Amino acid sequence: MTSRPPRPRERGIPEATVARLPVYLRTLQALQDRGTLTVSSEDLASAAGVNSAKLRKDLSHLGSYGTRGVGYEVRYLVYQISRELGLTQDWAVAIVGIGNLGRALANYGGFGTRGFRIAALLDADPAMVGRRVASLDVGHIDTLEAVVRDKGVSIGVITTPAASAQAVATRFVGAGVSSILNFAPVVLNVPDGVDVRKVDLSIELQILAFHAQRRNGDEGHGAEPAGLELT
Amino acid sequence: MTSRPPRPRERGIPEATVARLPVYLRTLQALQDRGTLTVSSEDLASAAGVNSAKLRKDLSHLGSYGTRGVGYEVRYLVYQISRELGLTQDWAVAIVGIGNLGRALANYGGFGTRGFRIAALLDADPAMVGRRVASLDVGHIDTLEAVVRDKGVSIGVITTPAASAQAVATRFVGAGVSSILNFAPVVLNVPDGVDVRKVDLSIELQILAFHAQRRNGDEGHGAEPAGLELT
DNA sequence: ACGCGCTTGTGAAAGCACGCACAAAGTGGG
DNA sequence: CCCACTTTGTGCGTGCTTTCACAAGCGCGT
Repeated sequence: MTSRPPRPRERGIPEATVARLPVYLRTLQALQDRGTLTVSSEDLASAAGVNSAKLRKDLSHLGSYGTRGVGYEVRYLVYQISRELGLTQDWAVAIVGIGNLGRALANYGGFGTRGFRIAALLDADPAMVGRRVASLDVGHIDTLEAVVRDKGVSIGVITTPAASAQAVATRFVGAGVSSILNFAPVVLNVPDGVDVRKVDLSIELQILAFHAQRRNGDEGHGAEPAGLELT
Repeated sequence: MTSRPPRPRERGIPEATVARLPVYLRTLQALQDRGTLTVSSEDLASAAGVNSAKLRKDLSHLGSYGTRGVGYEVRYLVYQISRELGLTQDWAVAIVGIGNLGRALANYGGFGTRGFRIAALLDADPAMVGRRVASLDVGHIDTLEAVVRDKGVSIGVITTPAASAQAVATRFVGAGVSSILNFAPVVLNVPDGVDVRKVDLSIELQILAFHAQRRNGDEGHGAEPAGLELT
């Protein structure tokens, strides 16, 4: 166990790198499906939409898996990135809030692509509980703790209205879930050690609007309607 | 024009700040709904989940809208951030790909919260075209250019399968749309000047998995099954 | 009118992230 | 066997982000 001189992967991969690894992985899998055996950093970077130096530096954090003069072996790299991301094991996911978005996620095939398995769907609405969505019976939110325990849920997805999100997050944490993906438009308050990532459609649109406005010269509407100070 | 000593807002708000402004805005609106009139950077920062110094620096990029010793006037700040983000004008959004996710977005009320209006839904499937979703008739993808022109669409949302996303993006760009929100799991190739933001559920899960694995000591499953080298 | 307490706005320092450019290392042809 | 060519891995400079710490400013009570 301590006999490997090159020290494969350091503890401490930059966050920015971690965020790009899934993109590389997906790109590599597309290449693999097309039968490509090896790929240069230049080609992979261009397919993944990043700078080639950045890609090489990112990969160097996992160890030296390339061959100078040749490139990277696609198959091997897919394996290494998968392992680094923890996709070689199975992750049980529970979705709370089976509204439009929750149902869309439950039915979204791409979820299970690698290692993720939807283990439970929960909702607070009695009218929804018991219905069958994506081959699963919707359970009641009150069973959250039991479901987390029995199904070994380690990732919680919140697709409830904003008002209920914090309560659900707190219950998830209490039940031992320390990875949460939040689609509700609220800032979740969780203890240290719990990892929350948010996906917020409205925020993305607002960022787009900001840049669009800037591109359009910003003017439009004659720079604030002088007098509308709102004091 | 050169007579203002304090120079209100510089052209060039850091990207990191822009990404946080929507969060501040939402937090402020919640405070406003609760009847709060003024708020200190400390309180607002804590509600928004950021460091108070960061919040003050962010707001300082829009100008000096606070009062020392008191804090920020909620109502005024809401207005200033809205204006900066371009939410005082109306943005027409077109959604292409009316599958589970597209329908969920179309029905998602929070969309129209501020300035965003869903102007059109398009799909390639003849069986979907003509159906009524969220009070709109689904149009055929072939009418994209006409719809963009006639409805004044300036933001395109792509919720198609990965295979079709690039083609849709290209058509959006050709039709003059230069803000795209992409939910399909592919890297879009667009010319300079076009702003693409991506929302990728699968990537978020993978990032969560990475951190979860790291928390769990990484071990689990006895460090790679020795012999599964894949060379 | 004055001073005290509170809060903003911002220099300055530390930490990250990015991308260039190049040495090191491998391949293949002659 | 050697040389020319390709491609990786990385040292280094640059710019952006975050955080600290504090002076300047404002309101209130006396």
